[in-house]
Amino acid sequence: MKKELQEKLVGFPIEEFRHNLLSWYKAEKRDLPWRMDQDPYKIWVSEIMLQQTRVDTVIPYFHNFIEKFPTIEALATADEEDVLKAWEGLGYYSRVRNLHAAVKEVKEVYGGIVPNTPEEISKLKGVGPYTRGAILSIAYDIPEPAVDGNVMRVFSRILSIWEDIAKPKSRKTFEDATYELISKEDPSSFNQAVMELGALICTPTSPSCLLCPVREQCTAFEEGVQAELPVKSKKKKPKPLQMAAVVLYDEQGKLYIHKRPSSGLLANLWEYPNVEIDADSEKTYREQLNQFLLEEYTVEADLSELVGTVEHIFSHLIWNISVFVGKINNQPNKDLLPVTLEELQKYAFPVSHQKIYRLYEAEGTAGR
DNA sequence: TACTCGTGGCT
DNA sequence: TAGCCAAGAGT
Repeated sequence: MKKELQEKLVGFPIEEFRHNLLSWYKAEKRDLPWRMDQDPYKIWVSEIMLQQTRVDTVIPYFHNFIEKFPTIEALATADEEDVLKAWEGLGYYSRVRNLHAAVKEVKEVYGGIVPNTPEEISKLKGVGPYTRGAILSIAYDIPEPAVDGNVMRVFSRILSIWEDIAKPKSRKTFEDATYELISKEDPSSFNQAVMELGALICTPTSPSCLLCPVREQCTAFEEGVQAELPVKSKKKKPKPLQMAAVVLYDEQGKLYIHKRPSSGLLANLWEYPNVEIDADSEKTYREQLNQFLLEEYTVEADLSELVGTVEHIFSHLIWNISVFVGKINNQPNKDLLPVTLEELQKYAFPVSHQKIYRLYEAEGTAGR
């Protein structure tokens, strides 16, 4: 442990902090669906869904996912297409691909029981230091730190830690702090209580210090610097990218969709044919799209005029998509799958391509 | 380490 | 409104 942290912990009222925090948590904790029991599988699923994702967003996905895949066995034997569909719209899709693979491993290697040692659980795909600690503490009552953004924010204020929480190496400081402060009697409630406090009281902007159960133990509040903490360096702006996409249809009213590669952005999701536009080219967007369709899919199509644009903002990218529709005149190659509108419902699309479909729908009702 | 990897809500 | 933010992990 770093010397600065050790010094901060000397004389810190640990017992009062724990007691006040846990009493508050027991009285005020939210009634969340993954808090109904201590099923390690359900806690695992919830922790993966909650990564970089708000509680209110996760709740309906969690209900649906557990209904469709109630057990390790059910998820392990499910089709990847169905699993991805249950994640559609949640984002960070590698989470569910890794979860699916890890659940299969738990079934095969651990007899369907989620392992309860740091070493074994860390080997599972998609389980990093936070999720490891969360499962061990919440499902198995083992006093391990589960350091997420909430924990770093809360402890940076409680202990006046001025390290940049955006830097990966500062995580260790907060893990060290947690080892010292965590309740050995109820590590599950302790870890959840710190996160709950971060979500409800010790919020990023304008924390509700007057309602805080550990205000008396908070060194940042004592010094009036709670608004200056945590220190967090800024991330860079997303880079804009010009795209063109087309919803292709044929005489039978089938649509033509493409499965994205198994790695990278939106891996394994389906999409409407699209290409990055060269803004410096002499060719129009429509001409560039036509050329791409021919070269990539051997498609000859009558493209419409522009039917609309879709903007979609990722963490690191902005897609500006010009959308066309097109009647297909020949048989495309195997990289393009013809589907009926009913079949379309089985495939998972990123939100950006759901928006593209809506433009096609609107265009259809308008004229075609 | 720094970058990739989604989405929607909030200020 | 433009940025910021949310129970992070993989590479």
